Amino acid sequence: MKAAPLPPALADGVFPAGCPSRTVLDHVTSKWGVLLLVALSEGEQRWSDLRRRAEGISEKMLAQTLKTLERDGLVRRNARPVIPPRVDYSLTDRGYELSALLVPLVAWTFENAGDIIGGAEKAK
Amino acid sequence: MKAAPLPPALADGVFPAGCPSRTVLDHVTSKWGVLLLVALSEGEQRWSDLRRRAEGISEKMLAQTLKTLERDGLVRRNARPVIPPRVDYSLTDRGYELSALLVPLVAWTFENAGDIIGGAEKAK
DNA sequence: GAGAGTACGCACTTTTAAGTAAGGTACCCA
DNA sequence: TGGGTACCTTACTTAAAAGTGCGTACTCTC
Repeated sequence: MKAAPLPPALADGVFPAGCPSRTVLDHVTSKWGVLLLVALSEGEQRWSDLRRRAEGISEKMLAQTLKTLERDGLVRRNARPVIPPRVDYSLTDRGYELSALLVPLVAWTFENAGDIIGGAEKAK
Repeated sequence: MKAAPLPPALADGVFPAGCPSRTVLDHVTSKWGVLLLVALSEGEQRWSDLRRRAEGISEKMLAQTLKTLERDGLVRRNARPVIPPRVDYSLTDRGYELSALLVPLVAWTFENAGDIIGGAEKAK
């Protein structure tokens, strides 16, 4: 079995240390970051929806993660001046690009997690 | 722009809390996990190669991360009884599957990181 | 014979992410 | 008057991730 193709940017196979991509990768692959991005891939959703879908998230982490993703230009926040408050979150174009890559990853994880954790399976 | 397709497993849009996939996702999306898996997607490599390629990793984290990935059946360890010691690491079949999903993600991050971090760009 | 390379394990400390708990607003309903 | 809802913020604490430094056993080079 041979190698998957690496992009030209890292063709030398070295992942530079100071590089901004490290930061972005940390934001994106954070515990709740992945889940929220994938959840939002289905379309605009409000605070309380996200809270339900990312089961177990605290309000603090929800706010914090959303804020980070918004700063990174991946998530758009739309607060409407109505009572009771209503805030809709959605992905930006860039966020959609990202989520398209994250969804298969999360799906794969879902499908293989049982084997991986429970499994006394051989690595052949 | 409409939603990316979500797999049947999470069609309800809820990511259950106790689920083993959370654990696997944490392993895989850990700071060094991603980098090592992508590095190994190019084929078998030894300890010192990986140390070089995942720039900035400490020996402790290299050992620890590799051990976790090995336990998860994603990485295969091949220690040869020679002097000086030589240990080769490679991906299992399952690991290859995963890396095929991670490579585009990392590539995307590389290409967009500059805009995201440096950028005063609008989220349109 | 002094020093460097190889692939670690172990103990300790620091840093960071995440969790917990509480409060705040501005309304609406009973 | 007193909840209840929706969307947060702040302060404090804990748990997990990551970093630091040292030791090992052997061998090959200078």
